[in-house]
Amino acid sequence: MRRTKEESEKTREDLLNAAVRIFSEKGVARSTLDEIAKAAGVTRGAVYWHFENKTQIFEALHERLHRPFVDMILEDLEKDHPEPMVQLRDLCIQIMLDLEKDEQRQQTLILFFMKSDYSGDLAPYKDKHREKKAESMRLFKRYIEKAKKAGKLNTQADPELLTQCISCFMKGILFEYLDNPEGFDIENKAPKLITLFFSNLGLEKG
Amino acid sequence: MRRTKEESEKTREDLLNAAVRIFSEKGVARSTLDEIAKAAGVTRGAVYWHFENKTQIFEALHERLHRPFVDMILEDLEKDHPEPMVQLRDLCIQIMLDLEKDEQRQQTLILFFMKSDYSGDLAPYKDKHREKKAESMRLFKRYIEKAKKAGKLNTQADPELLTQCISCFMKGILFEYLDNPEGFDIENKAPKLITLFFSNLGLEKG
DNA sequence: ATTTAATCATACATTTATGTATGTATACTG
DNA sequence: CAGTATACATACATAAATGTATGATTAAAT
Repeated sequence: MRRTKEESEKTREDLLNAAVRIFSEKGVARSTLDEIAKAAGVTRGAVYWHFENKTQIFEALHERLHRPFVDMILEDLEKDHPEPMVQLRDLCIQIMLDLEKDEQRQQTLILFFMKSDYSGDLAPYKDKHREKKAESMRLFKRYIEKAKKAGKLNTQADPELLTQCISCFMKGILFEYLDNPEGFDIENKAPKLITLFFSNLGLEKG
Repeated sequence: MRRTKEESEKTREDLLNAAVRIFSEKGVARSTLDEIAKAAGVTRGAVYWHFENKTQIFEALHERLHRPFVDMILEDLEKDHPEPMVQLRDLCIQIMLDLEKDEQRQQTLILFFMKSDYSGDLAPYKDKHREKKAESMRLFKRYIEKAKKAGKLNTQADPELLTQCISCFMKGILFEYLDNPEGFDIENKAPKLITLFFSNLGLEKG
C-alpha cells in the first residue's frame, strides 16, 4: 500500500484535521487514536507511522494554530496607522469576526483552551505554549507603545498594564464565545463589546 | 469497619477534598478513583459507597463551589451603596483578592475551567453548569440596573452589554491568573486591572 | 527489471481503570 | 444483647486503549 509522497502528505493532513475535530469534541484525554484514524479513513498503523503518539499530534496542531496568527499581527504592525489604538481595536474585532467563519480554527482554540488539561504527557507543553502566548502578547504591546510614542495615549498610561488588560478581555470574550458559539452572537456582539472596552481606555489625556 | 456517622461524613469530605486536588492536578479524565481514594486514605470501596462514580464526585464539587459564591453576591446586593458601579468594581476586586488566599477555591476553579472537558460522562453537566453561571451573571446585572436607576450611568448604556463586558473581563483575568498563579501577581494587579477597566465604563453622562 | 524501502494494515501482548461482587467488622436498634 | 444494616476493604471479571511486531503492497531508486 505504499502511496505516493503527495498521498502520504494528504494522509497526514487528514489525520490532523480529524484530530482537531475529535479532540475538540471529546477532549484530548478521552480521544482514541483509533477514532482519529477511522475519522481520517485509515487505521492506527497510519497514525503511528506519521506520529510518535497522541502527544505529538497535539503538538503539531498547536504549531498549525499559532504560526498564522503571529504572521497576521506582524503584517498588520507593518502598516503605518495614524491611531495605533484604533488599529489595535479594529484588529481585535477582526480577529473575532474572522474566527466566526473559520470553524477549524474555532475547534482548534476550543481544543487548546478547554479540552486539554496539560497534565500527564501534555504537561511538558504547558510552558512551551504559554511562551508562545506571551510572544503574541508582546506583539499587542507594540501597538500600545506605538500609540504612546505618537502621543495618542495618556502620559501616565502603563503599556504593560494596558496590554494585560486587553489580553484578559480578549481571552474572556474568546472563552464566552467558544463555550457556546450558537448562543453568543459574535458577529453582532464582538464589535460592540470591544468598542465599549476600548472607549476611554487610557485614550484621553489625563 | 462500620464507622460512626461523623466519621463517615468526614470520609466523604476527605474524598471531595482529595478529588479537588487530584482533579485540578491531573484533569478529571486522567484522574483515577484509586488515586483519589488513596489520597483520602481509603480504598475505592469507600468511593463507591459514597458516590456512584467519578462523575458524581465532579458534580458534588461544582455544587460546593457555586453556592457560597452566589450567597456572597446576594448578601452584597442587599447593601445600599451610593455608587453601585463602584460597589460592583470593589466586589470584583474583592473576589480576586479572596481567591488568592483560598487555595482550595483556586484548585476548584482550575478544575472546572481548565481540567474538565465536559465530554463523555461529563457532557450532561455542561448546560447545567452554564445555567449556574448565567445565574451569577444576572446577579452582576442587578448592580448595573441599580446604577442606571440611580442615574449614575450613561443613559444610553446597555446593562446587558455592560454585564457581558464585565463578565468577559473577569473570566479573562481568572484564566490568566489560574493559568499561572505564581507568575500573575494578583494581589497587586487585580485592583489595578479592574480599576482601569471600570474607569469611565459607561459612567459619565453622554 | 530487480531491489529496496516507504506507507500503511493487521494481529497480538500488555497495561490500566472500571464496576461489581463479596467479605468483614462494628455502630446502632429494638 | 442479639440482629441488622452500615461503612468500608478486598478480590475478580471485563473492557478498552496503547505500543509493538509483523505482514503486505507498491512507488521509487538503481
